[in-house]
Amino acid sequence: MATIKDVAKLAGVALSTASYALSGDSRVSSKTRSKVLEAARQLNYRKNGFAMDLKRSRTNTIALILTDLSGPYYSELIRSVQEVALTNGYDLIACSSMGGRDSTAVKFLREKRADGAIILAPNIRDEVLIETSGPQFPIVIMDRPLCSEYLVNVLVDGEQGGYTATRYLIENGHRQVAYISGSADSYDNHLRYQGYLRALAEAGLEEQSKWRLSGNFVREGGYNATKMMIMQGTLPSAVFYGNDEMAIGGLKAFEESGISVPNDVSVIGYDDIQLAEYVNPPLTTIRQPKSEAGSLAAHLLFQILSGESVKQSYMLTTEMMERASAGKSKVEN
Amino acid sequence: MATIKDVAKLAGVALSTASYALSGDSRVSSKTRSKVLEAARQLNYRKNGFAMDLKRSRTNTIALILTDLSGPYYSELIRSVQEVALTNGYDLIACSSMGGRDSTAVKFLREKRADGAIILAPNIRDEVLIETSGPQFPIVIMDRPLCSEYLVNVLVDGEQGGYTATRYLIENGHRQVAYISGSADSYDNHLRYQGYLRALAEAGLEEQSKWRLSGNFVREGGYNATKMMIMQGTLPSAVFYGNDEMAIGGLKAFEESGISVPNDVSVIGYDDIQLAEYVNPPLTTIRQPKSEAGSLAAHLLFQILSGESVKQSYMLTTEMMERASAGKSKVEN
DNA sequence: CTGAAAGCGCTAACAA
DNA sequence: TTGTTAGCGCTTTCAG
Repeated sequence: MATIKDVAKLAGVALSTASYALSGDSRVSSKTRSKVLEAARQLNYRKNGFAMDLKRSRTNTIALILTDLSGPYYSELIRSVQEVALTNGYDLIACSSMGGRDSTAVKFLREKRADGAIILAPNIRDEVLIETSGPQFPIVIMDRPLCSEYLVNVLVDGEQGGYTATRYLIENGHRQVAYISGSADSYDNHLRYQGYLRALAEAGLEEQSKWRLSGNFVREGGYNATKMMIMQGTLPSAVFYGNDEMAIGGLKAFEESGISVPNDVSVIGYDDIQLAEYVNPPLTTIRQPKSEAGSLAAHLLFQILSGESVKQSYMLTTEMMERASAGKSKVEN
Repeated sequence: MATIKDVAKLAGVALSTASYALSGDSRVSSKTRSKVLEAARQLNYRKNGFAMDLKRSRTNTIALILTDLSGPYYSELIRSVQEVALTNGYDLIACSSMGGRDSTAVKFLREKRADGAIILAPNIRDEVLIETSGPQFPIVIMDRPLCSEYLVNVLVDGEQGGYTATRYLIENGHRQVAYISGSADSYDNHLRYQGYLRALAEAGLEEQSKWRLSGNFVREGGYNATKMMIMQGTLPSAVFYGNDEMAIGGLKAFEESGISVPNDVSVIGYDDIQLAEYVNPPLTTIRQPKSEAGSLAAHLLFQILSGESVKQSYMLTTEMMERASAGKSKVEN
């Protein structure tokens, strides 16, 4: 691999001149510049990214840390982050936090292989985040509330969302509302569940343990939990699934058992994934402002990077998407 | 940020000793080692990744280049690549090729910020791939056939898949088979279409231009193309969609128009995305061996990296997933 | 076992 | 405008 030294030699100029010419500095004469460029072309010279990073101690890259590179992605969110990064002339790379303490993600953070990071990976420990963040390495956290000097929070109000969903069901006359929960250790799940409880309490309803099943946030889990509920004999009049994936699994289980949604039971999901409007019946759900959140997160990062000061925490709210899977309760109350 | 120099000074040893101790070299006494480790702890020392990369000119990372970080992902494929990378003790990072010649991906390739790459990004030009690949930087290409010394191909036989799908329809009595194509410049689309044509020709059927519409590989496109077909007045007896996304859009269009699938028209997709079995009716489709392909690609990369020689090109075959969206033709032939 | 010293390839202050 | 030079932080000979 040719180095800048070779280029300088071939072009017959000094190392620094070659460097300047190559990076388009205006103080080299255009004649010299073209000589250098030509030499570079001849040698098929490519600058070594690491040497540059080392020297400048800036990478012009931000990292997006995800639990699992293979999704299920918050694709809208990622898209908006990507757009903002591109607009600001930064590169965006994604890495996974799978693999525990030796994960690529943790290494990335510790070794500061980017100028900042956006975190969407609940399995990265708080301490790692607090330790690695700093004035030269701001971090935006989107998956938990966590405050520290160089950490900024961008969250979506899940408690509010859970409340809204449950409230909607109650207002439609449902008094038996099941909750199919996501992973027990998930902060998001916790929030949605709290919202559910609040709506229940407000309506003077009691939570029934038989109507709280776990689906682990996956389709299969929602399917199994629903099957189990069906086998139990009595059905609630409505079920609030902790996310759309589970709700879709639930829809399938109901269909297989000849139970009509929303005639026999109302279903509401959470997330408004793309798929939600395509399933049968189209899924009523809670939409999270994903693009807004992603774009806000990225903007914040760049603001911090450019020395502006920002609020420590931002909370966005959800929106109800009324479709066909939830209707009025048929039972007398 | 503390450097290894500071650590050495605090521990009262030479720079190199600190380096050895930190990287677990066996020639430092355990007493010295713990002294160094303690100093590092006190200073909250983190090694600088770039300096290491620069010195060793190896990153222990492979790059996965995707058209768009926000998917639609080949998540199974990515998952298997991820697993193999992890097993081999390598890090995997993903980056997007959005942004043309200045995309993060192209920069990554040119500046060799990884030890090798897997490409799933048709918008990266052949020349870039050929230029950047080399003995120290093998590339596995999964989105087009492209051969060169340090390029390896892992492809799925799309022509065969297109042929199989169409053939299946024809064997079920359909003689009017429409093809909803993906992006015109997509190599995958081209292949599937060729397979479609071959099956048609073999059955003595002619392609009809009114039954070849474009849906650009997206759901919305499939929906629109189908609407257009419906508006045309006469319907084909079956339609082969270039991918599942478009097929799902098509299903929605048929449903909205009160056209029953598969009673009035048979539908077949391509890809077998997760969603395929959840839509209504469950989608008959062509499954690509994504996990196998991903895992093969990653293995190949590591084999090349460790100096073994491999074949230049691998071709995997598809599999038919019979579900409910395609049935026997109702019309007399 | 330890320490001094030579770079990896590049940028940027400084000098000419 | 161009050239000289001093590192960025680390690994790794090579002598002690």
